[in-house]
Amino acid sequence: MSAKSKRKSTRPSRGQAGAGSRRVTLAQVAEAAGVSRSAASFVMTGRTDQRISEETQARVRSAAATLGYRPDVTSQILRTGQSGTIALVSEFVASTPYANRIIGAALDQARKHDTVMFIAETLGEKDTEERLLHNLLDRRVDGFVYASMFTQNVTIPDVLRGVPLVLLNCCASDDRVPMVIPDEVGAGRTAAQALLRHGHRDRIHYIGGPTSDFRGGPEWGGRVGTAVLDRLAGVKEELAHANLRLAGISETDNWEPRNGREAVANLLAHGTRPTALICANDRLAFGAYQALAAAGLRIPEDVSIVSFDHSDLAGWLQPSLNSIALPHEEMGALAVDLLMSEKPRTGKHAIRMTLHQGNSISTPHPS
Amino acid sequence: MSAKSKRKSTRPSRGQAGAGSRRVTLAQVAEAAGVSRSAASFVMTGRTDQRISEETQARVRSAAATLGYRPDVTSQILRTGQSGTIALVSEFVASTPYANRIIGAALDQARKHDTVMFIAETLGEKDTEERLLHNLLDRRVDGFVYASMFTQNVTIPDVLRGVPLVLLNCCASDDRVPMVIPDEVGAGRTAAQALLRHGHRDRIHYIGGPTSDFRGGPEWGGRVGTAVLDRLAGVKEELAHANLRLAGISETDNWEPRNGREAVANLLAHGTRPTALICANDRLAFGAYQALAAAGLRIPEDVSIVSFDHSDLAGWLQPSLNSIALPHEEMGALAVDLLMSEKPRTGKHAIRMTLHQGNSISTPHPS
DNA sequence: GTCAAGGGCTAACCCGATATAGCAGTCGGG
DNA sequence: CCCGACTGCTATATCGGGTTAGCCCTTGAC
Repeated sequence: MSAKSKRKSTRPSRGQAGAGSRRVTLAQVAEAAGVSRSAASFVMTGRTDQRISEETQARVRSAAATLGYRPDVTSQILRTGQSGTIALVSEFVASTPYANRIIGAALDQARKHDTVMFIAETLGEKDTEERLLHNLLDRRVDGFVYASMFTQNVTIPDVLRGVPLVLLNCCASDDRVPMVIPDEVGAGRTAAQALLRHGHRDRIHYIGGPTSDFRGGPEWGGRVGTAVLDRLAGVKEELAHANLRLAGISETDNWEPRNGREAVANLLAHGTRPTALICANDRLAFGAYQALAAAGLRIPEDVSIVSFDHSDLAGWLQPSLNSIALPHEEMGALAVDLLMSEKPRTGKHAIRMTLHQGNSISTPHPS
Repeated sequence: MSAKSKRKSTRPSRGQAGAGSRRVTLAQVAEAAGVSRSAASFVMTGRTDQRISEETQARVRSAAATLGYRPDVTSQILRTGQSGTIALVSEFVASTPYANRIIGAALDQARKHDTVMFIAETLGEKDTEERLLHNLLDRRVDGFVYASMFTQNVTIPDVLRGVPLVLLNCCASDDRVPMVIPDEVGAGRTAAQALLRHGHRDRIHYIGGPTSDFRGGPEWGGRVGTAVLDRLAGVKEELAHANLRLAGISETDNWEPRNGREAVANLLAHGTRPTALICANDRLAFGAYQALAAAGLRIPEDVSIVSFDHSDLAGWLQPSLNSIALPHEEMGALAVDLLMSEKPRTGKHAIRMTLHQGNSISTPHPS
């Protein structure tokens, strides 16, 4: 009853209890219907170029139904070279709670295309990645979604040359590959707009730099994310458009609540009193909430906050946080669609990030 | 370059660019080494019962290496009936951020067993589930981990009869199936102990009943969770052991921050002043933090809090939350181990839930 | 009555591996 | 000198389907 059986001791299981036993084969269906295997195959695959009488077709189909016939996908793959299987390969998308709604949407979309999806995690290790990719190719996977936890530039592994491929939440220099990425610049503009609309002008602070590249901590392999730069660039653009600029940028090593807390506490300790904060993600915003509460400042009356990600956290906070959604579901679904699409739709597909209303923004009350 | 090709128009791809092309076959290796396919196969599979001279073995291996031979897993499966593949099937584990660290651990463990793992999500729909299971069986999956988002009783689908199976975070009446579940009763006792140790006695409140069955909202298919009952039962047991009992239980429809907030606000509004709260999960505890802050009460000086799950949230809160971990990683890994284990280890495997220290508990200050 | 066209099917091969039976050659013993 | 045992390998069947070539039979036209 174990899933593992040493290959050595395994004889092609016959009648043995287990996942592979007691399957009805096409030959049995053919025999029951009194036709040849070929005829049965024609009927089951619905080949129209082969002439089988309606009556025979009915006999075969009924035999298949009564016997509970299900074709063995393995042998179909062997013959056709097509597995009806795709794979989603990432470093941490499935195993961490940050971007994993991607998974649900991708699985769902794959199902709509009548395809099964493998999910593999490389943990950011190049050799693990190569082993996994090889293994999947050995199983005749039809195509790959190559996904990343956070938006970044990647190098496409050599093994994937010539294989149908879509990049998800990451970019490569090769423009013939379809890529799905969030429109971070647009999101930055949206964030700035939301504050400008309420009359915030020159005391808007940004939390969550750094202005230069963001490197993930050791757990993310120390790689460089691009979302950081783009969010900030969008904010600056929109402000510049109104002849304004950020009052300041608080660079943080990481994007956890602790970092937001410390950054805001620091601002306040130095006598800086922003009217609004733009936080690079909801966790930083959470930290900002904590620091402001500790200082006796109210949100949004004293300080307005807008943030990015629209994770569950945004709805948990009080007041609820205005946050610009990272459209993970949409991205996952589109990536699979692109992979299954007949005509290649190469290049970058930027997904719009939309602002989810909360109660963390109001007009500034000059103190 | 698309992953989808209509079967009708597909001829067995030869030399065509794509995932299945240009593979080196065993026959080519055999020819290059000047031996028969059989001999090459014996060498590659390392069969010791067949006699092949060291010299020939070396020739075959070197030929395989130079040609970059990789066995076609599909045909191996067809012949051996063993796919080296398992599947983790759940309703929402992979696609929601609550229990998905299970996935990472399971994938990791599968990899250690040199096995690839399919992940499938049924969204709680019985017909979707059946389609998925059939599809996976058609691919000769060696075994299944049948997992659930939250601990509950399930009925094992008929399709899985006779197939290697492990239940993860759920229980069935059939005792011949290995089941991995968290020790919720023990966790309840641990929670109570933590408070008793600090001298809390008769003003301990529990947030997050109900005392009867917990039914998930529509998004969880309205099914009954058992964790609820067990956590509470453990708490009561431990208190009873010290001749104490809960001062009260606040039943909540759901386990979100809002529910915790309202429950605690309600308590306080009615003049009830607990010295300690036991919250059924971290999100409820978060709500409790908010309600207590709004009432000007401090944690832990005025009210101590202990909770369950030890999600990231516990570390984000200030003061950090004492929370009893739901050992998702451990559970995912053990489930895969049990599935791959040679000798069946049937029945329930309760995983200990351990308290992670925070700063949310102190000795009660009588007011 | 003969032949071509087409309808309705079957035989045989193929995908790429594993598994089993058996065949040449060598060596040692009687 | 013959036989058996052993070594080292090959030929062939097999897994479960898909695909191609071609066979037989009927029909209709000439």
